[in-house]
Amino acid sequence: MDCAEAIMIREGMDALNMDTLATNAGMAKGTLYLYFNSKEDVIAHLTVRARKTLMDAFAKEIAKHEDPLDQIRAILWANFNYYRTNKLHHDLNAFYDINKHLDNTEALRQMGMSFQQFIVSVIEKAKAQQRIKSHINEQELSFMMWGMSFGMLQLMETKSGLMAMYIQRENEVFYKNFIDIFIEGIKT
Amino acid sequence: MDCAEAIMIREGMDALNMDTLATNAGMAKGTLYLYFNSKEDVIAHLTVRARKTLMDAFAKEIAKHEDPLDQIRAILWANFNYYRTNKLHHDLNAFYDINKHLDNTEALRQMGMSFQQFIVSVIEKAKAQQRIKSHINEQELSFMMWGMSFGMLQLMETKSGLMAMYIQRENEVFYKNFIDIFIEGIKT
Amino acid sequence: MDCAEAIMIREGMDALNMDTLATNAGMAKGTLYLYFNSKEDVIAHLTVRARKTLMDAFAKEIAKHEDPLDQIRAILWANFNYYRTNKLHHDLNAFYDINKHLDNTEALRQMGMSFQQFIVSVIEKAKAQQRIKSHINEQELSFMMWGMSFGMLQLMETKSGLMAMYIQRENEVFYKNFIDIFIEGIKT
Amino acid sequence: MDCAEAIMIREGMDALNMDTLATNAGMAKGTLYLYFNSKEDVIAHLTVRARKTLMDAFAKEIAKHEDPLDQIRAILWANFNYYRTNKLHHDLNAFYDINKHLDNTEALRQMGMSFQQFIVSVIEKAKAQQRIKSHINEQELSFMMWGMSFGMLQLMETKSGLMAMYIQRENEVFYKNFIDIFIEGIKT
DNA sequence: TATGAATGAGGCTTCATTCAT
DNA sequence: AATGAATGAAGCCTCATTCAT
Repeated sequence: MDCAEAIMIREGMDALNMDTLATNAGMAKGTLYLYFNSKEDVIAHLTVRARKTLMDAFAKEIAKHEDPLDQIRAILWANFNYYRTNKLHHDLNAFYDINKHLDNTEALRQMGMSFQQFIVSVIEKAKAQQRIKSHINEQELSFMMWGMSFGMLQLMETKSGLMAMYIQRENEVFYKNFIDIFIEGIKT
Repeated sequence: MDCAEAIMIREGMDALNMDTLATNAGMAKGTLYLYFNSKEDVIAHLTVRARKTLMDAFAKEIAKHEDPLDQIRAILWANFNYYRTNKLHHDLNAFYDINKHLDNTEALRQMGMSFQQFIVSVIEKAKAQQRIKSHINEQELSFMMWGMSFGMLQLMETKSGLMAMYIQRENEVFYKNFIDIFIEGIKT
Repeated sequence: MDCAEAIMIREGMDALNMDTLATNAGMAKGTLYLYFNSKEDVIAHLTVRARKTLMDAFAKEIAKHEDPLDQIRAILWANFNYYRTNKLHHDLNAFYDINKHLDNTEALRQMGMSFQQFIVSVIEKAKAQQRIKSHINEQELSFMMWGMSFGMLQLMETKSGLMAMYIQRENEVFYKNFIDIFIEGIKT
Repeated sequence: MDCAEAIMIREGMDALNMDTLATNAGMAKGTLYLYFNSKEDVIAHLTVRARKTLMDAFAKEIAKHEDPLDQIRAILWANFNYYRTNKLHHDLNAFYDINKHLDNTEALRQMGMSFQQFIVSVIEKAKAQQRIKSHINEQELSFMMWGMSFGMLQLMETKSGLMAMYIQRENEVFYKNFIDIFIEGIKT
């Protein structure tokens, strides 16, 4: 799996093929199939790992703050920083599901649920402390954070050229402004 | 191009291949290459068309409203409705750029700029009428709308299963709540 | 035909295709087939023309000299210079026949015979004046000149890289030495 | 490779294609690509083999003679005989480099250099024994032998029809006369 | 005489997966 | 538990030639 990641980071997500992987992993192609059922399976495992790493990053960032609004900010920033330092992982998280032919493995589903519960717990605390509007549903907000944030990162990745024509600021400032608007939108 | 779209809608974006396309279009494979330089070229044309359609939808929705904040809402709703009725177009708009090996053709760049200018003009009006916070940069906000909205739609598409476990409401309500939060975040 | 030549010179012998040719010639592809039966036919015509040009060059060079040995030298030099200034023509002359699937048209056969007779006449004069060994057959020698010379030029073209590793002199000097050895071999 | 040669011999150099090759070799098309990177690669390997065979032929012929001039004759004859019995190999040796789009692989370069050194060593001996003119450069002469000889063989191949109209003798006699003239030109 | 859209066979290459050893 | 040779379907693209107008 480390090899698979290395290849993807080095040459792009699509560059991964079983030949290269076997060669780089120092094993025969057939051996690969003893550990993974298919190429899809490799990517699924990679994705699970990427999500774990992301969740760890979330947890670590949240622990640094007491205020639940700050924790929400921290989650969004964690997503940004994670994207910055682990573009591949971000891509795996963002695009894995897009490929419709990839089955959602049980492990992935589990991870998804953990994520959800994790973020929801933060939001619940914020609601309990009346820091965010009471009518907001915490499950929904959790998904929204996920969606918006990934959307923003994806935008920065795919439209960077176009954006550069209009916006001189750093991506970091741009993302900060997004967070501000979001927080402004939910806070009491 | 209609055939290409039909195939993509029927069998998924990746199912498009030149053989099938030719067969479905009732022409020889070689003939295809009289009109398109490559498969990439087909997709690029499809994408341009999808963007045009989307922009028309924007314009139509906006025309229905006078208040600039309502117009901003309308743009976000237009995106949602467009996604609902033209999932393929939405995918083309959202994912075309992701494939790094696809060159951004001049036509596509032009369309991107038109979009940007179009939405910016709406935001400018909102700012001029002091409906949104004065410190918000209109170029940035335009991109944010784009990014957030696509992120939300993508979320609904890829995480629909997971979301259904937690949220009973319709996607439409969910999206409405997203818009509300966004508007809340930017309005004066 | 001028167009065909231009394309070949610009982009190499193999780059010629009927599409490009038609476009460059400012006519429709179908029209091309009114004047030429096939692509082969185009090349055959081109080759005939190339041979004519070469023979003219021979005649011009020979006319500058009185001594038949000098005239033989002149023919060999004409071949060299022709190659230098009309590499495409040289290639056409040298390689046309190689492609087994190209029929030898009557026109081409005629040209070949003219060549032969032309050079033989020079050799006959040399023999008559006892400048070359009496046992040499003039028909044979004519063919030999043709073969050797083309072989040398081909060598210079295809092995230039390898030759440069061993020989510092100019191609011109190299070719001169070849001529000297040849003349040395035939003269009385 | 034997299959590839067989096809080329049977149907001409250009008839080789990967489909036919695979079928004839009794393997799947994909399997071919385990052993060769591309069609080009197949031809390159074939060419290397052809050169090896030719060099062996040279060595064998030379060994039969003591006198360096006889050895030079022997090399030229070896080339002739090789052409007679291995027309395909000869073509590969002669024409491989002509296809400009074929990269000169390292192996081919090595073979080219071996050839050169091999023949040069014979010429050096001839010079040392003062059997050929002292002013002749051995590197140059080696290339000349190569060029002339291939030119002559090519002539016999492509102009056989035309030659038959003028020369009644056997190709063998014709080639012998060429050798005589060449030797006459270089010997002391 | 001219057009040019349409053809379709032909050709190269990739790669996930299998299976006998 | 490991190997790695073999597979073959799948995919993209080219281009000489034809033919209805």
